[in-house]
Amino acid sequence: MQFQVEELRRGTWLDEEDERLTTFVNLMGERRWDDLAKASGLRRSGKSCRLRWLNYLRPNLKHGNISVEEENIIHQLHERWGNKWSKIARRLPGRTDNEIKNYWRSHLRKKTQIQQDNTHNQLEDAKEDLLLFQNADHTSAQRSYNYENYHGWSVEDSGGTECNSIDAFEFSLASSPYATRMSDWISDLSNDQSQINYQDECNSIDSSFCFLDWTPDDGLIWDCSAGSLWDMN
DNA sequence: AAACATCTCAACCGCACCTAA
DNA sequence: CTTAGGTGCGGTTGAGATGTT
Repeated sequence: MQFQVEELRRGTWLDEEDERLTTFVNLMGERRWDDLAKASGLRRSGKSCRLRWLNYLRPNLKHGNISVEEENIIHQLHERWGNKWSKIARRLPGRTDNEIKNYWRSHLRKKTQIQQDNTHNQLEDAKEDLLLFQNADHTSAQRSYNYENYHGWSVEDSGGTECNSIDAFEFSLASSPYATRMSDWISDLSNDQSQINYQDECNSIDSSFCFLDWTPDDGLIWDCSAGSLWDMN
C-alpha cells in the first residue's frame, strides 16, 4: 500500500487561503501551527501559516508607509541594537520584524551609507583646509592629525602625544579666527556623529508612535519633541 | 515602445532555542 | 538526561513593480 504525500503549496497566498487561515486561527488560537495547518485543510506548512498570520493577517497591523517618527525610531534603535529586527519591531506597534528589516534594507541602509560617505568627504575636505591653514600660520605648532573612524578624531601633536577628544583637538589649534571657525565646525560635526539628531517635526496626526515608553529591560524612552531616544540607565 | 536595470516586499530557509514527553 | 516537535529569528530569494536609457 502506498501513501500519496500531498504536496504543500508555496508562494503567494490566495484570498480564500487567508480567509480560511483567519477562521482557524480564531478557532484554535495562535499556536500549534502544524496542527492548525492540517486542521484547516490548507496545503501549507505550519511555519508558512504562522508567517502569513504574523506578518499579514494579524489584527492591528499597519500596512501603510513608514512614518518619519517610525523611521527615526528604527534608525536609532538599529544604531543601538543592530539587526535585532524583532526587538526593534516590539517598539513599533503594528509593524513586523520583516517589514522593518525590508524597510531598513531598501531605505535606511542606503541613507546611512550616503551619510557616512558625506561625512568622510567632509572630513577629507577638512584635512585639506587644515593643511592650508597650517602652512599659512607658522606661529602654530606643527601638528598632524588623522581621521580614525567616523565616530571620532585622533589628534597627534609634533611630540607624538595622541589625544582622542575633540576638546583636546580644539585646544590644540591656534586661536586665530579661522582656526576658531574650523574647530567649531568640527565640533558640530563630531556631535552630529555621536548622536544623530533628527529635527523633523513631530506633529503628525498619527501620534501613536510618539510614545513615552520606559521598560526595565532596556531603559529607553522615546522623546517625541526631541525626536530622539533617551537612555535612562 | 522596448529592453534592461533597480527596487520592493512577501515568502522561504536554516539555525538556534524552548518545551514537553 | 535525551529527544523530537514547535517556535522565533535573521538572512536570503525571487516575482512583480517601477524607473531609466
